[in-house]
Amino acid sequence: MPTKSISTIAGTIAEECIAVRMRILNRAVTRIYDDALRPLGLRVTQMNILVAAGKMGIAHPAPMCRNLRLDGSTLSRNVERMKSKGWLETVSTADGRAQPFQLTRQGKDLLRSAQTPWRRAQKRARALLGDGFIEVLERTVERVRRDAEG
Amino acid sequence: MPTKSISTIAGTIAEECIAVRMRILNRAVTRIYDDALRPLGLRVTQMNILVAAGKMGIAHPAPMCRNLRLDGSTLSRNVERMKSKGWLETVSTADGRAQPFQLTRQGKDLLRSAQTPWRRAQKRARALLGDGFIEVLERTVERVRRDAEG
DNA sequence: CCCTTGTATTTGTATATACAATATCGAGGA
DNA sequence: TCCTCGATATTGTATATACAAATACAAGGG
Repeated sequence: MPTKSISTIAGTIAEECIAVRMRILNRAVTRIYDDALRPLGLRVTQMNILVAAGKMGIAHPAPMCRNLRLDGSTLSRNVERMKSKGWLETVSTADGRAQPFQLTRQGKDLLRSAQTPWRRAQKRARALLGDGFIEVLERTVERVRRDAEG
Repeated sequence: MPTKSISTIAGTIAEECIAVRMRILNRAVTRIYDDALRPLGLRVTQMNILVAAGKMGIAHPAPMCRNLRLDGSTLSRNVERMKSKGWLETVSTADGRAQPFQLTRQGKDLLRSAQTPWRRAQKRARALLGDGFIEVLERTVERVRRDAEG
């Protein structure tokens, strides 16, 4: 007979695991935003790319990935889908390695119309998670971003 | 000229959006656990299913989905993959709608050997996120689970 | 000028995830 | 008994995600 039973091991992990909890909240929050944005045919992931690009003007994949802790191949495919929907377009550049992109007119209009559903989702998320969580979340992301640089 | 420029709108959302932040942390945390478990050919999602099943003895998909806020179709496919790897097996039952499952011997062994890498991942995650975050995270998941019932 | 090395991006492959639609079955009523 | 209703699970389809490998290119050293 082993020292600990399977149900004891499982119980410990279930009670303490940080990843399970992160992922439960992530699914719950993602659902809130996707629901709110669905009438626009837009998902929260895609909205985030619109936002990042809109803030930068001309967006370069590599720094955006570092900032969002997102794999390059993931961004590549997301941008591909968004280009085919007419929301993003490639920008010509001197450096042949780079593939910078920017919002199209249609992409800008979409981002504008996303404001209202986004605000609704923010309210619902805040109500679900509580103010305390939101506050710590912000500080923690700062921290993780600093960690990424160092 | 519209009231707000695109870069202003994008800036506001980028600074305030709860979902972007949740998702950044989720990716970072998932990566930590997947890295730690990779030598076992196991992912954190799959470990969570092993854990949930190991705790329950005989696992029923529907309550597990409610508990984890996971779509039924997602669990169905994850379980399918894990059955084909020999970690899970179907349990026979009277109710023809149900498809309860349990850990195989191999699944139990795998869960046992996951303990050590899991603990390493826990340490790294705690170091990355900070104790304050972990504490609030736990309370918040309790809260979300209560919300799911009501 | 060529070669090597490092960076940026894309492709191949696999998993995770969800919504909509379907299939299956149990339970209760007429 | 049969029929509808509700619950459970699976399938069809699309997106999101990452690792590994390949590709494309720039920059610097002989």
